[in-house]
Amino acid sequence: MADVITSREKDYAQWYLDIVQHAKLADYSAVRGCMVIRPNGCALWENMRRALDDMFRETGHENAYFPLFIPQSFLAQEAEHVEGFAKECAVVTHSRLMENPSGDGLLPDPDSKLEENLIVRPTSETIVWDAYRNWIQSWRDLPILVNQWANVVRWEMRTRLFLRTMEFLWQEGHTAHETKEEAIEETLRMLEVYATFAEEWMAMPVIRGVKTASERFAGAVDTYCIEAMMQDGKALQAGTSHFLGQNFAKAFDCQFQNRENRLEYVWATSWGVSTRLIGALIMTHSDDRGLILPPRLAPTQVVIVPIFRKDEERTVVLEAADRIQAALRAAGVRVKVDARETHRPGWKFNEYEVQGVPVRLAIGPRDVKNHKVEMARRDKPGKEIVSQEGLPARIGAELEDIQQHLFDRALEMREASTRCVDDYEAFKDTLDRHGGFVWAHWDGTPETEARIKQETKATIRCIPMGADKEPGKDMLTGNPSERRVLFARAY
RNA sequence: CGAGGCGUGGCGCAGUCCGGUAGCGCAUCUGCUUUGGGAGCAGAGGGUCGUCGGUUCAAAUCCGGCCGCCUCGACCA
Repeated sequence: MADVITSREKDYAQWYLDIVQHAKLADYSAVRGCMVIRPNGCALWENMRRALDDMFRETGHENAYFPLFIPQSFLAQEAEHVEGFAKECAVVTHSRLMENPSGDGLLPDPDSKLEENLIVRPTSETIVWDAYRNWIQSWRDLPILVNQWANVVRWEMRTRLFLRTMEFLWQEGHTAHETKEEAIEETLRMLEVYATFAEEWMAMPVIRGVKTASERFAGAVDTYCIEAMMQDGKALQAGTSHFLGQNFAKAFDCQFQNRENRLEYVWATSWGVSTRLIGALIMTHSDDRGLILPPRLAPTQVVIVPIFRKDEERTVVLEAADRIQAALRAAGVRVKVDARETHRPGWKFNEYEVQGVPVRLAIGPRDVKNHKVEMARRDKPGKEIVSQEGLPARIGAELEDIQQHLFDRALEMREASTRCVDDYEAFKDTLDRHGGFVWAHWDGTPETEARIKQETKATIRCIPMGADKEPGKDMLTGNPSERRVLFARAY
């Protein structure tokens, strides 16, 4: 074995980094905290993007593009927003470089200092709402349902490939509405889109909920989220949808004439998911051998590895491989034949396991003669000899089964790591011994929340949606609580 | 910003404690045998040891400064 992936048991964080690098998803770059997304990672992101983009379209959204640069003064216009993002902004101050007069290298030319600094967008609410002011006059101009695919920069102290990088790719939806009700409806609709995507495409079960005030997006009235559990029992926020109220409309003076002929501020939402989802995908499904991809998102769903020695074998084997590939492709399967003679079959088997290809077919002279093919599933050990007859239907069924199996397995893992606790000592003990999700009562105050976070490192991931109220007592203060909330240590 | 670690052929590392002029694996090249789970054997090429300075007959190794990156923590999607 050439490259060995650290086992999860030995060092989970290292395992994660090994997967990212050995599966050739991403690499470190010359810039601290920024990553190179390699073709494997990019193909995965493109598949996610395609699926999400279709869902956005189906719910009536259009894509647009706003500038990378935002005037510094824009950020200051919404008080909470600036508070949240000012500490992590990349700032552009000059437009030119010159040779350093006192040595080698370059310097920003002092004469090129910008009249107003520009910040590299950490998120686009401000520049979007500055534009919306010009787009919206009357209730007839609403709603505006816009999404953009973009990169953003947040100057993070500490980074981790895909989970937290200084620059990341994401989509951000920004919508404008006539009424509060409509905006809230949109916020929840998009949360549901994210949840559906996570569960049906990523095979990653999520909990839908609303954030507490302290975890809320800077400038939002309410932040809804989907929370997933990783294999190490830590929570990962996988997507957020914000009801922004009229905060940004007020900050950017965006009013419209309503149906009663009165001026009113526009109601807003924003929502986003990022390349962080790739990190979530890895930590939900993969194993000690490498990446495991759900078939619906896998760039390559089936790889065919031909096996031969002699020239005459090569001819018949490759012919059979190509024929199978054509049949699968006609059935809509993303399939490739790896006929490279620079690598041997065993090498390829390992390579595709590390890269997470859901199904591998191997075909040699023996199989050609018997009209069979050897099939191996990435999500299960072992392999099976199957007939070439009816192969496309069989593979289609296997891919669906893998997708379902991954979801079931992830859900089972999550349920096994989810506990109800009523007593604070038991709460701490549960977190230390098992991690995972803990349902517990909270009195609703930021003080209690902060104290629990400080003492246990656990945060309230969300107040769940759709769960029945269950009166109880806060585990710390004993004050009354309406329902249990979801606690976990998080990424 | 705090704590730790690392910087040595393209990649991954040993050598540093105890100073003596650089080694291993992978990759590359050549030849033969191989090809159904990361091929084997034989041979070959490739490094001013992050950087600047100091000690010494002699520094990858000891001392000091600087730079960079990674991991863990505080902050965060």
